Amino acid sequence: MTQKQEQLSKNQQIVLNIIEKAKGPLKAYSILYNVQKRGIKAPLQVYRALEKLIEIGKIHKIESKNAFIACKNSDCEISKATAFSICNNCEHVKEIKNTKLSKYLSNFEDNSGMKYKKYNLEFFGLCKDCKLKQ
Amino acid sequence: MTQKQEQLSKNQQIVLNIIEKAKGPLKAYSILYNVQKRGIKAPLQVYRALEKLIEIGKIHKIESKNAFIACKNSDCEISKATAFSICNNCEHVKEIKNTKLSKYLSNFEDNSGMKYKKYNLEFFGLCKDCKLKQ
DNA sequence: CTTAATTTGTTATAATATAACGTTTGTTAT
DNA sequence: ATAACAAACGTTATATTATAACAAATTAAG
Repeated sequence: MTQKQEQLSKNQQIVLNIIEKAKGPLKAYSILYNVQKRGIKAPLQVYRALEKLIEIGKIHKIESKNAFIACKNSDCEISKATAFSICNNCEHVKEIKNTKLSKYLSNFEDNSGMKYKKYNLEFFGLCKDCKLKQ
Repeated sequence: MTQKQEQLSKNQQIVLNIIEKAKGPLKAYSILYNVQKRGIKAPLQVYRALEKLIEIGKIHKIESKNAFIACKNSDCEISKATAFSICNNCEHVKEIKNTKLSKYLSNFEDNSGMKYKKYNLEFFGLCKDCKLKQ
């Protein structure tokens, strides 16, 4: 009766819970402050959990923000193909789920003949709400 | 006889020179060490120059590496549309110049109806040389 | 069980980036 | 040319993000 399902360790689960509950991307030290009541005391404990969670595709890093967001997209298997929409005004971040886009990018080859195994795309603009408020 | 051409300040020019001479992306503090002989002493002087150079499109930031590279692509006007190919092994970074790709992404709209003003795309894989050496 | 691998806890420190302040330089309009 | 304004500078201090190193505890597999 071995549990073959991806089994998270204690710290990994704590960190994932925080990130999944959050409305937007969280920064590492903000995660740290949020989990101190649950026994995690040091940055490294958070960073190690983050590293693992990224590796198994449960979360993504928003590189332009140094922040971490839960994966909502079954298409980006193990974080190999990620795309985000980021509002420059309210900082809202949404993972883009678009089959055409992901196919296009996954199959992209440039003239160097290099075949890519992974990509990360970040779009910036104004979200609907912020556009209206302008 | 006014000089209407984009005129860089002293520090901006020093930093740009270093970045343009480099074979790959440079990190801010590595730039700092390289320009200390030219009178720039503090991180902030480098970061301010970097900020300006990014703003006017002379350089780009490789977000996944926190490093800065000279723009070689007249298509990415003022850094609004950037794409890079990054080798996971030798860390070689190349700006991708591909009209189809940039058109595709510049015109991309997802179902949120949000129209994007800017994007940054980073591809990862093995470059030709590193693929051969495997 | 025991061996190996992973995860943890902890301290210290490295690497990246910005705040705040006052001064200097450059530009524009008179 | 000079006043007024904006941009860039220099400097110190500090904030933020991330990793090194090492020993102990836990978990998975044979």
